[in-house]
Amino acid sequence: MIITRQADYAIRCVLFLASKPVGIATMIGEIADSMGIPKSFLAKILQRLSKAEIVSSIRGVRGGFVLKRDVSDINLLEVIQSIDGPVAINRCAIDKHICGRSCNCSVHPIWIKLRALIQDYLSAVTFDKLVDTKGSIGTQKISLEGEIYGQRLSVR
Amino acid sequence: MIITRQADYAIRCVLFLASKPVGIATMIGEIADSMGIPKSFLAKILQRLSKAEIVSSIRGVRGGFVLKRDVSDINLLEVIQSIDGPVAINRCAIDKHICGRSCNCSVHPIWIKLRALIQDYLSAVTFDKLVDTKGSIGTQKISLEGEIYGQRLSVR
DNA sequence: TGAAAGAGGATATAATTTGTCCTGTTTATG
DNA sequence: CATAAACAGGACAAATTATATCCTCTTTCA
Repeated sequence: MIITRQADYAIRCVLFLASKPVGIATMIGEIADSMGIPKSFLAKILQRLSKAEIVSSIRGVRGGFVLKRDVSDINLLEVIQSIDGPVAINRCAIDKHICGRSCNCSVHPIWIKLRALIQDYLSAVTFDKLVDTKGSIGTQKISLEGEIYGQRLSVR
Repeated sequence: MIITRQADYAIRCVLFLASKPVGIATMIGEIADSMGIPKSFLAKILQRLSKAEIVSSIRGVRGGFVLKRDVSDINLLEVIQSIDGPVAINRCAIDKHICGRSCNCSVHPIWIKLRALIQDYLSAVTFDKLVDTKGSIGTQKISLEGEIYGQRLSVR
């Protein structure tokens, strides 16, 4: 599982904030209630999004969260990585030293390439491609995105 | 993490059996010792590989395991899936019902496509491309394989 | 018939993920 | 300036998953 539930929450959270008027801070409670995420769990997630400079936090009375950047400048990969750390296929794709056999393991290059493949795909999906498509799965916008890698990659 | 340690063991195990002369059964103990895998854990893994018809088991005295098919007819995806079940990016990519929001979730198609991408990549890697490359990471054979998806996917 | 070898269920251990709680800090506002 | 609202962050608890072990059963060769 590449994407944990935490990362999934984070993505929905960014999506939710993206739907709010610019400049208006939204409180944790409101996001949590709307998206069905445990409030104190979401607080942790927002802390990480904040450290990754994806959202800005406003403390004190009338505080909350806002997106720190334009939706077109936030992509799925960074949101996921801000929560889960490096996206990985397996341990040795991140750190060679974990697997002592890496240096003479013929499978290792496969993991490296697959990882790059996934990262490229996810980093190409910016949030402007995700907002405003409610109820319309498989819009041209998204389909186009999928075609980066050609027809073979269509959904089976 | 797409690939668990179990699946990693399974891959090495297939690789090990591929290096053995055809028709000679290898005992669990020998594989386990050679590859540094706990013996009784490996037994479970081999059971699954056997159910997936990737290896054949021979019971009784002088029993053991042999590959059931030619290495060119075994690919990474099926070995991984025989152990870990369906390769997944997240839960909703496997089962829509897990995530109630799927039907109006704009991210869902992304997971579906990424999953297909990964499956296509892994199923294209057959074991004939993995054997006989010891100590030569990045042979032309493997590099070629990676180029299915073009230059952008080179290792970063 | 006995020993070698895999089959498979039950159970234990460890790691990770998910979630909660509590105290501290910041800040608008009366 | 006091207070209440809101986030920050550490510690901890619960649940889930992954890893590993053990024991008994069945198969099969010699």
